[in-house]
Amino acid sequence: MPENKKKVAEEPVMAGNFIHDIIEEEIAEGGRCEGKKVHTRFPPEPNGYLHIGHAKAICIDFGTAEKYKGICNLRMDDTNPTKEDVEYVDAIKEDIHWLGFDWEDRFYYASEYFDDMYNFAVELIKKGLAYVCELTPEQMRENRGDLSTPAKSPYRDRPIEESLDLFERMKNGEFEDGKMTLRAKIDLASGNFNMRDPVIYRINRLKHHRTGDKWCIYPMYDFAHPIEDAMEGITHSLCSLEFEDHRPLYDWVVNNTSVPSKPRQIEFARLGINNTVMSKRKLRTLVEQNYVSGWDDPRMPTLCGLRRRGYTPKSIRNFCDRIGVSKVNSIVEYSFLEHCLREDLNESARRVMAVINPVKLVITNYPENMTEEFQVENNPNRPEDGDRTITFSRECYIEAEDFMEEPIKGYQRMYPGNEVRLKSTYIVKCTGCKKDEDGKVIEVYAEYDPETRGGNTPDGRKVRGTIHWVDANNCAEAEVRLYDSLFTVPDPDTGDKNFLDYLSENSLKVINNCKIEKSVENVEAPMSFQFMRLGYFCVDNKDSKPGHLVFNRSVSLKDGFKKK
RNA sequence: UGGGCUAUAGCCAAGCGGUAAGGCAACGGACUUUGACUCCGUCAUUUCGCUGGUCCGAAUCCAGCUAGCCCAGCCA
Repeated sequence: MPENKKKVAEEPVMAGNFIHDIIEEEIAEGGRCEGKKVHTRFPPEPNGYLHIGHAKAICIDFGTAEKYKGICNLRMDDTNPTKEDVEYVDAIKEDIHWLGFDWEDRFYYASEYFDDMYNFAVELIKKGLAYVCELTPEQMRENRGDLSTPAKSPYRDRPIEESLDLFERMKNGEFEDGKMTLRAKIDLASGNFNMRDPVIYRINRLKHHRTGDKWCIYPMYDFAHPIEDAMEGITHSLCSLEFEDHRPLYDWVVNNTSVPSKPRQIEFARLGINNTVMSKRKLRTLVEQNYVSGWDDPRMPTLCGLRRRGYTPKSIRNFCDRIGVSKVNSIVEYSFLEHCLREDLNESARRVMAVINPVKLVITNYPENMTEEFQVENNPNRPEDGDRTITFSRECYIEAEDFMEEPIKGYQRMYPGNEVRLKSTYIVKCTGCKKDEDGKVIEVYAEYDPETRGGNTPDGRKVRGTIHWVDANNCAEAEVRLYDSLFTVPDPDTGDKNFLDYLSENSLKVINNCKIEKSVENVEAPMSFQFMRLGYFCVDNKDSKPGHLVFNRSVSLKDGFKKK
């Protein structure tokens, strides 16, 4: 019995990274963290489903808090009602809980702070740091300047009283959508466009999924986010790299309003994985144009898709912890994710025999009406998972690929004259096959050696090949869905072509009439198995039911057979 | 062209002035009743994007280049 000492990390603990270095420095200096806990937040906008890239952020946000015995909030960043919807809120919560993280009672909406934000905006106006602007969006663009020309803003010297009055009337709905904005007065000549008097409030008459029609003005992200963080006492506001340019503005808001705390924004690189796309827009396209069956299609990198594919929370967490956190734009290989899944499932998944591409094997010297029972272990890695009973009789199914009339070099499975072990039962010697008029093998013949019951060889002879099989007289049928990469190239985002041009024709193969051990005929999702010698498969959480089993291949087993 | 950021192996990634961790992938081999797992080994030394400099000593410090990513939404 091989010893499988290597274990999957039970409680993923984040490795150190540059963010933790910063936090530890702060703790050592007794600054930001003095007297309070590290407090982070995960702030998704409820306008779509979470994907593996969000999982990285979630692991960083919750994981960092956990590492320093702090806390992490969940906050819906719902400052723009044009794109947001309640339907996503529950899905987001479900995915985060599924990953195993908990925000306890700290679930918030950015919209809860709309009153505060309004008051802080008034404060800025009173300080002469914000003004009402009447430029149209087009004019705003024309006046923004360019890389070497400063912006122009004809309304920036509007008297404070006037802005105060206008802003209040904006709030009261006296102006039509888009007619006016509130702008922060910062620096029209800044090389950082975010500082060229950014808009911090716009008029938008839309029903908000939380506040209804109470507001017709909504704060912009750059103004709202630092306030949200500060209101919640967030110490470290972790976000992705594209917000680096926004940090000066974030700090400006924190420093120029009387918010109750001063959070610090730190940016890290978002996750890229090859052979897939990660942007919400592209994922939406795949769904809406029916290239996939939905957000939870097992080929999607969404968390609901990965879940349906059979990915476990532990595998995703381990993956996120191992890829590290840095500021380098990087694309992680998909094989790394697969490795993390195999590692987890190798420990936990029960073994079962299934034949995906069956061909009948007849044991010609086995009595016609006899059936034998064998006890087989559920998981060699976990004796505590016990045994199950399988049956064996004269006819069974084996994988068509496990027979070759004329074997290739190194082939150690079934071929005329060769002995193989039918896993857990007997050594059989292949005697030939029957073919149809097209030359396709329709039956394979073999003779068993009664002395080898259990698959043992009392005489000590070596039998190299061991193949899986299913009793033809006692098995269940199943539909099996084999998945492959959605795209044919590692980076479908690159090049002049549209990412859709790289869609693979072979990303889904549905195989019916697969034969599987009777023992699984009543399984229900979520449940994963190792189909011995084939891979890890899970029960499809939507389409599988007793009587019509559907399995998704989560990931294949590594194949060490060097052909040729 | 202005601003911001980044550069260590095929892919991630440690490294923080004392002589290049680890993981994935790959490739050998051992073991094997899963060609899996596990185990052992190989895999950056004219080397840390390039070129100079400082230093007894540089991936680490300095200077100058080069390449890539992000920014001109009333999106987040």
